[in-house]
Amino acid sequence: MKKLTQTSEEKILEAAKGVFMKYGLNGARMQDIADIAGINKALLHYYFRSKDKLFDKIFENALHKYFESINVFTDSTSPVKDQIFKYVENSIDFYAEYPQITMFIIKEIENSPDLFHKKILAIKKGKNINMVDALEKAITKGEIKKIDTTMFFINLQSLCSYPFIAKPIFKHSLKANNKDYDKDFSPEKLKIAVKQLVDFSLSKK
Amino acid sequence: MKKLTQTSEEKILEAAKGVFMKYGLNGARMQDIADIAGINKALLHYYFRSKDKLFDKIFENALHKYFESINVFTDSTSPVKDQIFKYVENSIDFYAEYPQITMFIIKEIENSPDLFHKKILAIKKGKNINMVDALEKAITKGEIKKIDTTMFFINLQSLCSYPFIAKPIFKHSLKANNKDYDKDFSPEKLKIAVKQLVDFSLSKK
DNA sequence: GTCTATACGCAGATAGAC
DNA sequence: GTCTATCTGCGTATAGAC
Repeated sequence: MKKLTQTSEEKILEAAKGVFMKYGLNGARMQDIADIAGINKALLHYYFRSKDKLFDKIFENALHKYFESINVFTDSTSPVKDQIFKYVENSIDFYAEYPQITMFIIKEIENSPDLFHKKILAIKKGKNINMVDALEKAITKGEIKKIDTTMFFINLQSLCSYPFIAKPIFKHSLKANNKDYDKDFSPEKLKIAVKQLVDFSLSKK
Repeated sequence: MKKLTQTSEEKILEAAKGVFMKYGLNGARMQDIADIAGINKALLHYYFRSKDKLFDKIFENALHKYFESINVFTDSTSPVKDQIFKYVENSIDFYAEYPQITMFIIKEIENSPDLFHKKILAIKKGKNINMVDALEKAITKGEIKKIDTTMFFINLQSLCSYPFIAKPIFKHSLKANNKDYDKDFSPEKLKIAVKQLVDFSLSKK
């Protein structure tokens, strides 16, 4: 899948993605990115002008992918539970590739909530129908149990996102039980477990 | 509850806790801590020598509190489900006070896993019995459903910890539905929701 | 103990040769 | 486009007066 000859720009983007994902905006070092890309520090600035601009590029790419993957509430004919299942699968796949994206977003929102809001709008272009709306419609129709949609949304997000963020913690604390995170945990197992909880939460008795 | 006259050292610790919790180790600025504490930057170094040392103090205090609060698997006579309920309540209370602790721990582990491991051992002093062990014992006794204990542990942790980490995200995305995180979410509501999921996950059929 | 002034180093950014 | 050398600013840390 990976091209044999990458341009410097591509090498930088790939390296930057890795370093930013690992250390965050503040923790990342331009020197590290340059080293991994196998080019000079000055070249980073030649292509992207500043650290912030480079970060933005990575970030925007990731957000595009993300909103693409969770845009699953469009078909109003299929059962909402199936749509949620799809949402679970897609977002877990996404988080497996971008484990740090959540932390990025949090930092971005804290730095400048208005700017972030604008970015999101530009990416979504109004095409996304969101989960809470879809759930409330389904409740009105009597399709699912009458639940607290906000709480459901928060819990679902927690289940899908946190295991990737907190991998180091889990690795560490599972070791005390002679368990191995990489062996005992997999995105596929997580999908099954989460879908089971979703099913319990939405199904009418 | 707060003392009327705090020593400079106490003022620094309180300010540092806030700033570190908000910005993390890298993002935090000694100047900010000094400003909030209402003292001079040089005093920080007078009392704590370096930024890292100051951070360690805050961190260790928090970890002590944490392990104290989740040390609930000691009484082997009470049902494990009740112990888990207690665990849920205590850790949610803790995360409400230290929303950033999880990110701290992740960074610490990544920086130096061995050092972190030593710190933890010193704090726990072996007195903690952990959740996974307690669960597996309960399964053997036939007290609860036969579950994947690792997955259960990860999911429970996700549900309790993530809502506090991701507060900015939830605030932002709930606004699209004219919902207000601070109104719709509360630690108490979370406790109830999580305990319900625990009950479902552990109860035999 | 607390301050002001200053040293020092690191990391981001630029100049300029090739 | 790519490099080496250099500048600059910021943030931690120290010296030294009071």
